[in-house]
Amino acid sequence: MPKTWAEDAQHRLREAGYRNGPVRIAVIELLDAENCCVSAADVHASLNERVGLASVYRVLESLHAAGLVRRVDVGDGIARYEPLRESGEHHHHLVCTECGKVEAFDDPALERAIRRVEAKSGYAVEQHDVVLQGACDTCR
Amino acid sequence: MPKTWAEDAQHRLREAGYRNGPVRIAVIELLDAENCCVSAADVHASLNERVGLASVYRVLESLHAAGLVRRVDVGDGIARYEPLRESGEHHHHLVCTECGKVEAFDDPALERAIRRVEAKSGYAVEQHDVVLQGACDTCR
DNA sequence: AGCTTGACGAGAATCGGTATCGTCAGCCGC
DNA sequence: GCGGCTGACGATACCGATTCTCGTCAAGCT
Repeated sequence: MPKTWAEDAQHRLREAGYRNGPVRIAVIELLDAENCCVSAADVHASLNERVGLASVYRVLESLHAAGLVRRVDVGDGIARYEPLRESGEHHHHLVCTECGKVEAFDDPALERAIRRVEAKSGYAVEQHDVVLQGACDTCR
Repeated sequence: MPKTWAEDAQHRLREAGYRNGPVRIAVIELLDAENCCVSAADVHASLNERVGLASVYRVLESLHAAGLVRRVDVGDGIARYEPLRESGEHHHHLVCTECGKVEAFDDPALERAIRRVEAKSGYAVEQHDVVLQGACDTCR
């Protein structure tokens, strides 16, 4: 791949009329380095809290509006974001009910089953999420 | 079935050391009459706001702790609850991104696929949720 | 009847997230 | 290069959902 997701994201946001300020670039780099979901608070902490929390939310919101990130909610009331890469592959999440850890998994058969449900639903489905909750192997 | 879910819930909560006060009974009856998910605010409104909102949350929390209800979060920041009936059947949710409507669906093939993923996960999975988001047929 | 303990309601507190506002800097045309 | 427009930024106020605290009350054991 010629371009990283970070470069692509900066480019597409610029085309959408946004300017790339230091906070935006930093957030994008951070997301690109992460493979699974991160919360706004995570980003804020990773940036050493030297940036305004509102700016972090703004950047994540603009990325979401541009379709560059996926918003994931695993049920704990905290929104998390993860980059939507060109490849189109995506994953779902296992949440430990004991320690709160979030892990990723993917499964082609599950995707096919969901695809079929989507087709039958009558909805123009844009996104689907599967969340499994339970005790992880270290917690039980 | 000899017992309704409401009777069973009251019985099991009593066994768990809770007492059945008027609010608890009212909330349980309300949930039993509902087939899909309701939020704490819905319950509060349905009870004519004559009860404390905190009491509604307390009852829902105790029902959840006893494994009598399922907590559903479709990503809008509002927790919803629905009764977990003996039969074991359950459904998942379609959320309209335009009007916020929540519908239920179920699909045996999807359940089987999830069951397989759970078995492979290494987690003691207690609950799984599938949420599809998109525009419903009336909104597009 | 007395005591313990949970249930209840009211309101304060918390927490994630959003909106507002004043300021600053990049980039445009001149 | 100089305004001026516009978006970026940080601080802070705000909002809505949920949880906590506390005083009071009543159920049910003894």
